[in-house]
Amino acid sequence: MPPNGRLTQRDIARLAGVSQATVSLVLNGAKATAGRIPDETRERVQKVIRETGYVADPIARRMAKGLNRILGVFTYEPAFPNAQADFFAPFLFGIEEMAQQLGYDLLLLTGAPATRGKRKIFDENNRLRLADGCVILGREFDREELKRLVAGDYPFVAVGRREPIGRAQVPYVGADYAAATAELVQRALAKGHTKFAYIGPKKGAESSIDRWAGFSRALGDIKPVGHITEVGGPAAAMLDAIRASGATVAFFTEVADAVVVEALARSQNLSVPGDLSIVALGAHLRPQQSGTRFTTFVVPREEMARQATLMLRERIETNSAGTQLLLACEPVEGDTLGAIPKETRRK
Amino acid sequence: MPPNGRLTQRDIARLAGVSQATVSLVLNGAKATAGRIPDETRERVQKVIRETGYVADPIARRMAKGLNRILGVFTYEPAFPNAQADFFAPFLFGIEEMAQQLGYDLLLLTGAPATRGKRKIFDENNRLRLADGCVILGREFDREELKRLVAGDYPFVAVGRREPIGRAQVPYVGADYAAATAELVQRALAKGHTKFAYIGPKKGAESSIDRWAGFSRALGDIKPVGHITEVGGPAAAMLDAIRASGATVAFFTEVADAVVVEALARSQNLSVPGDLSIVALGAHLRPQQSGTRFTTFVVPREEMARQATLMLRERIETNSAGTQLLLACEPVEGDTLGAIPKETRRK
DNA sequence: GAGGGTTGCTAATACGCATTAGCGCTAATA
DNA sequence: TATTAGCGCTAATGCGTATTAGCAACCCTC
Repeated sequence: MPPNGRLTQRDIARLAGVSQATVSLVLNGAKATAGRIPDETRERVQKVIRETGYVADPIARRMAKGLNRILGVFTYEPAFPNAQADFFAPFLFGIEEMAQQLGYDLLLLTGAPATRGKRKIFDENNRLRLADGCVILGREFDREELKRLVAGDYPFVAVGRREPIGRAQVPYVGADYAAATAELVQRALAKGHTKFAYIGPKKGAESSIDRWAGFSRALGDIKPVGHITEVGGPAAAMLDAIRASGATVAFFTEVADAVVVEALARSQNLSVPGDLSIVALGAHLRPQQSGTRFTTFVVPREEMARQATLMLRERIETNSAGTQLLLACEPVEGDTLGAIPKETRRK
Repeated sequence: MPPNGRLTQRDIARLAGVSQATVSLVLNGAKATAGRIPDETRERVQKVIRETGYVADPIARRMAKGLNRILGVFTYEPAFPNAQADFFAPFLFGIEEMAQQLGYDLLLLTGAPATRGKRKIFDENNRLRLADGCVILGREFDREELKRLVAGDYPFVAVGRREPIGRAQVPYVGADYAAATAELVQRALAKGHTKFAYIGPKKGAESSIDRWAGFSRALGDIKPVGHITEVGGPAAAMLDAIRASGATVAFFTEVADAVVVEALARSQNLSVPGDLSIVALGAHLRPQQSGTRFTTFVVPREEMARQATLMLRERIETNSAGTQLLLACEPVEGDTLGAIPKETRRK
């Protein structure tokens, strides 16, 4: 027994007057094939189990059988800090829901001490193996770790598209940022816009790459008039740059940026979308956080998480390799994409 | 070997020409006391480990050591849905942070499907015991379940003060609502208020009891002029009742109520705190959610969670009983508690 | 060159569970 | 009555590691 007097099957066996093996057999359902236990004995054992509240030690279980019906959740960033809460919560919710449905428990792999800010999957005692498999969350993945994961045989599924490692595909469930972004660009084009600004990186995380890809693909020959690659900068600088570029519509990869720029614009008596249209590429924050209903698209976070959990189950139980799945993002009409301003039209 | 041919210490031992025990000894640092391994052998073993990329199986490791290093987190209400997110997130964050620091993983026991509304700790297969111990969250606890928990020897710690069960104390880390509430009453008294309204229950959860206790204790002989025990009602009804009572200051146990009443008051051209002072007993929502900075106190949720986790660790590792800990709540000056209105003063 | 100490390693065991071979028993069959 | 067949259960084993007792060899010391 671990420090305290945790019950073991031996204890249950003694109390029920049977052997440890019998307890195990009773616990693991009716294997009609092997040693059959008559209902009377079975009931006697179960009574003791009920009275004592005994539960098999998951560690020992996994040790013996190799599986313990526990799914791990690894997050590169802490899962619950306020700043990230809005980001991770829907994923956790989706995972929790599906895990429950599938009869798995959830283990949050927090144990790994963060080295230099980022968490490591492979710490000296890789705790990953505590769970039968693992869902991995995070805006940006460590390529080296991903490489080791893909090379190994531990079942995992990433949430968010991931580039292949060499010729090896990474199992993931992602959101189709490219298509969703392209769709919003189409709508802007349809409203007559030709001067586009883009506020967000072209490179880096896959989600950044995809948004930019969708953006530039949909623009075709049109070149954006302005591009700010740094996000999270001061609102004034962003707004000035956008105005200076002559853009009539600004695409923000970060909703937070869109929020502050929109607020600043209004405070300067600029109308949105009268004088400037704003498009946010993916809704992160809750609608009520900002009074404005941005033109954007909804990232189906919960559904991504559910599908990822499902795929993980598949990998675990059938020892399959997993696939690559992109879910569509629903466009949101919003109030911030309008016709191009009159003075621009007059030109 | 877990599913396939993972390396074991035996493999390493064979490759290095030593015994499994030696490999284990090398891995677990230099215990000068026990069998000392000369540098030459040590190096030989470590070379093989480096070359093969061997990592000790954490399962077997925990198995041998007898500790799972898993902490359970049980929430009476679902943790992730948006409605509760603001309430639980700080707790979860605090727990996660401390768990990481202590080297524990987190098992989320959020999954148990609610039977008849409330979650049960002791469902038929109580998964609680999967973890070495458990932190319990929730506004209101089931007394029966608490009784069983206290009677048993399973290590747990509640977040939030809990009344003793009979003569048995419940281990908890709570917030000192009574003192914080009393402090705010003192401040109102200091500003000349004598007509108090209280919007919130006097009974029920410990947190309700404590707030009311602090409120009435600080008032001394003064009797509140108005008391609404139901929370979450329509704003108009609450505001009307408060005005009708002649109260100059209203204490709300629910910030949400304070928010809607304050908004309604302003829309009726009532000044807050010019015509009516408002005090919220505990900040739940994020500051930016409402434009108004309420006079209130901050419930140190994260710190409560951290301390609870710490106490739980203590209980688990030293087999101790746990204690009762109340943390102070920092008062927030805010803008909604002012001098009493002129017409009242004139009377 | 025998007694005692140290060094360097290993055999054995425990951890809690799942699983399998097989034992003792009764009832049916030859 | 001897033989078989099935039932109800248990002893034994393995999973991969940590840990401890202890063995063999070597070095001193007198």
